[in-house]
Amino acid sequence: MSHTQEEKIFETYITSKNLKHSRQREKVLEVFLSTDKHLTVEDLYNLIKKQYPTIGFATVYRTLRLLCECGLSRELRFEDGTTRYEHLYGHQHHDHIICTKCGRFVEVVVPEIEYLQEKLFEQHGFYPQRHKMELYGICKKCKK
Amino acid sequence: MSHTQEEKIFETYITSKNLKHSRQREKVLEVFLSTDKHLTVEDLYNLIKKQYPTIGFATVYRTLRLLCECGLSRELRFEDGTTRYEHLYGHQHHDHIICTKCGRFVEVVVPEIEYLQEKLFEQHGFYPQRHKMELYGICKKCKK
DNA sequence: CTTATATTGAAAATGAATTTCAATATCATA
DNA sequence: TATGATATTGAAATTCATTTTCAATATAAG
Repeated sequence: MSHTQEEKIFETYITSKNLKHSRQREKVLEVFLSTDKHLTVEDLYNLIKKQYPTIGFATVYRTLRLLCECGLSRELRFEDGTTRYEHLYGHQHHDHIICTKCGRFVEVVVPEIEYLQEKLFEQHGFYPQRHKMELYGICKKCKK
Repeated sequence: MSHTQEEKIFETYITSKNLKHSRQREKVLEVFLSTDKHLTVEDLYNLIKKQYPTIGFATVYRTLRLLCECGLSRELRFEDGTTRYEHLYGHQHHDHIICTKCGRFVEVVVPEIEYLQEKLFEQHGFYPQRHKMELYGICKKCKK
């Protein structure tokens, strides 16, 4: 799968901020996009190292921050305290059902809930920005 | 306001685990219940210090863990990375609308959403445990 | 090619949370 | 109420994720 769209978005963001293109940033984006899991920084760092052994931890952190800023990534803080990243481009907004035993997750969207959330914002006089919904339970496999 | 109910729950939990009652634990619970804000451990530590200057940081952490275990407190991990605690006893389950500017929050319950969440668990074959919904926006005051 | 400036990786620093440890408090029971 | 087993305490040390610092290097514009 090619990621030219995402690369373009990143590139544009970099340029708009008077930052510079670099081989490392390119690689971080490439590897980040190549998986569909929710990665911790360490997960991503280890994956990138296989292809780019000299990459530094700090660079991965710094690049992920940029990816969040330009809307290609979202930071997720889970109940267990871990922070994970998922890519956003081409994904519509969604929430998560997460297995508390094995960590498996499903992405879900329920327009009805989205609508009720909008109404809630309105009722309480809030200008809506974003929201988060996480359902924790035990998945079919782990229940057995 | 007296907190005899909560004290009883805590006491019962302590005893059931073969732990011991202590002046410090009593104080942590008392001060924790005396506010309705979402407190960080540091907030709570500073409040308790006024009444019990020798209290240790670790004791507050340890006691908060116990309070979560026995269901009197809930740990909330917010988007900005802070971890806060709210008391649960006498509060029904609820979600939050949070102002991203001033931090003000409103507790909300929408039975319709709760119902849809239950259905989601079911549809995906999950045994439901708990869930979290946080709506982030800008409140009326901050919008002006 | 030159120059100004951003980026890099390593190491140090930070900050929240947890653990260690010796002194002390609690509590069951003798 | 005295004893002794065991849990708790506060301070300090430790851990772990994340951020910052810094000197060397890479980038990109002129």
